[in-house]
Amino acid sequence: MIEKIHLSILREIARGGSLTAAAGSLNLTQSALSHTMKKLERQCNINLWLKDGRNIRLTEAGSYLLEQANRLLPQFERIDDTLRQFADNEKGSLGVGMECHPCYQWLLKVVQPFLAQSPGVDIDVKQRFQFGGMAALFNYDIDLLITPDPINKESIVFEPVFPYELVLVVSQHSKLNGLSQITPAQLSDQVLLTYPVETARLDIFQQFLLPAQCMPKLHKTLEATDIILQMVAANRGVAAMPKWLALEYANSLPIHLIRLGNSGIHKHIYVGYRKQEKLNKHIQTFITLAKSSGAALPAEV
Amino acid sequence: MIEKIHLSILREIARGGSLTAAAGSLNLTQSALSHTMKKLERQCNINLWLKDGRNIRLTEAGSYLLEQANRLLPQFERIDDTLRQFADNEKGSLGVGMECHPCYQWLLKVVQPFLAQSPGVDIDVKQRFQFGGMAALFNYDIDLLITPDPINKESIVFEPVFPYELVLVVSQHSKLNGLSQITPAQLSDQVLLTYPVETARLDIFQQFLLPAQCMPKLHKTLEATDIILQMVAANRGVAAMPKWLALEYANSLPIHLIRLGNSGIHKHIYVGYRKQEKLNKHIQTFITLAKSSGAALPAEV
DNA sequence: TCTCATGTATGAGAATTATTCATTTATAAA
DNA sequence: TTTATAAATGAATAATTCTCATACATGAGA
Repeated sequence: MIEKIHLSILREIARGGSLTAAAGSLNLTQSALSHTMKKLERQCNINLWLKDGRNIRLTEAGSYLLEQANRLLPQFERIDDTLRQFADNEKGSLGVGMECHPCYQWLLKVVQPFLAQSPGVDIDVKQRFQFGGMAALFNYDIDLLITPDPINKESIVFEPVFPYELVLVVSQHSKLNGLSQITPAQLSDQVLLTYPVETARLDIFQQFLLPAQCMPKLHKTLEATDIILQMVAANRGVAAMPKWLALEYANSLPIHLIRLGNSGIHKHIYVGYRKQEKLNKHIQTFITLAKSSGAALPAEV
Repeated sequence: MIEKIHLSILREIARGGSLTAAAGSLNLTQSALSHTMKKLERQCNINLWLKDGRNIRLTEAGSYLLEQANRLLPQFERIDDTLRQFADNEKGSLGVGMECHPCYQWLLKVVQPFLAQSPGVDIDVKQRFQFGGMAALFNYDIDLLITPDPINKESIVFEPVFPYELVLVVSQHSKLNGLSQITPAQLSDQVLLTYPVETARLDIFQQFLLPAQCMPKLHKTLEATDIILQMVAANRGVAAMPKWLALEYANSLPIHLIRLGNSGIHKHIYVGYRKQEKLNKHIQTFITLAKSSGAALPAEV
């Protein structure tokens, strides 16, 4: 069976013109190469070269093998290089899972500096999970889970990345415009716009409406943050979202932000990862960037 | 440095799901594989897999290497196959050189059965040589030389392949039509058509005209046999060529064949090859086919 | 929670393979 | 011829790979 060494020897013979020269560049003796190749010739029952005077003339089989050597050996060399990159932690990929709809825009602010800082590392973002984000993390479908709702589990670590306040966004043409805070009952005649996830995962329901046993007049769901805010601006409904996110649009759209209840709903974004990967350089880099990203977000109008 | 064995082990792990299974299919022990891979991991300072319970979970570097294994190993297997074909003499190529213009049509009759008999062997025909056919044979530009004029040389063997008679071809409208033989002097008022090679290599000159110190009225050269014979048929000149070749056209063109001199000019086609390749199966196959091809040629009108 | 079964890691010694050294053979050049 | 250069080869040695025995880790089942 052909081995890498056979290809290497053949390539060096072609480069140097003789076995002796090849032996020099491979740091072996002429004898070693001769033995190695003769053994192959015996095993395969072929001649790779004929002696033409004191030179070597490749046979057809030999020329064929040389071609293959020139094709395959560079590939091995590339593999060695790439492996070195893995060793230096310059190479890799990070699967990021998102269980937090509005966080997408924030994620972009983290991904950008990450990619700049780690040129060899690719980031892949997943937003849909058959069995939920935790399962995806567990099954190695993703390496990081971004969520506002961490679940306490032995083998998964969650780190809070930044705090935010959930606020109500209304149109400046709404009768609610100008309010500084709001009660659940005041939403009873409003159309509530949310992302299309189960109510159980919407804090506006869990922490605000349901405890007060209130419901909005209508509940509509929309995929895109931009569209939700366009709808709000057009006074077609109200929406609850992170304050920092609403603030990003506050200058360009006629919207007004209102605190939910007396003291507001305060949450954290968490990043979760498998405990055993605590030392993974890419994961820690990501988390560091994520934490510092909070400072870059708009704080007030 | 990555070796083939590392790729093989990784591929078998992926196939069998465990080191132990891989060891089985590679006819080695689990211990051997573990040692081999650990050594690579130490050399490269990478982890290729992590133990996940009692299973193996490839790291990114490991997955990368597995991809490469699935890509490269089949190529090695193809090389092994091809080498086996070379060993079985099923694979190769034969460079055939031609120093005999009219032989081209005969060559086709040999090449066809050869290609059918040796499906893995390619034939390449060359007709122009910078330093002559012998030099080409010597320099391994070709493996076989087909010529009517063998040169006695130590390292080249020539074998006669079939005998032929050189005849004069004239138009049925020529005043020479009907003659059964001809003298050199009778060509003095004729236009002689030949292939464009030096007169020294034209037997009609060397063996017929020059010994009698005669010359044709005019000497014109043409590349193609078909055109020469069309010209002859139109009574625009006469030509000397192998009798068997002229006979191939005798039914379709108004031509007449005349013996040169009393007893005719008798020649042989020779096939030459390098002495050291006496045992080359393809060369011997070719020569056998060449010899038997003589029988298939037209003998008389 | 304690076996039992299964799978990987590892050290030491055995087995195998690769490499070198010393020669031989062949050939081109001086 | 002689000399120099290059490949092939046999025997001895060096290096490596592989196996054996065993430790370690984990999941399943009593």
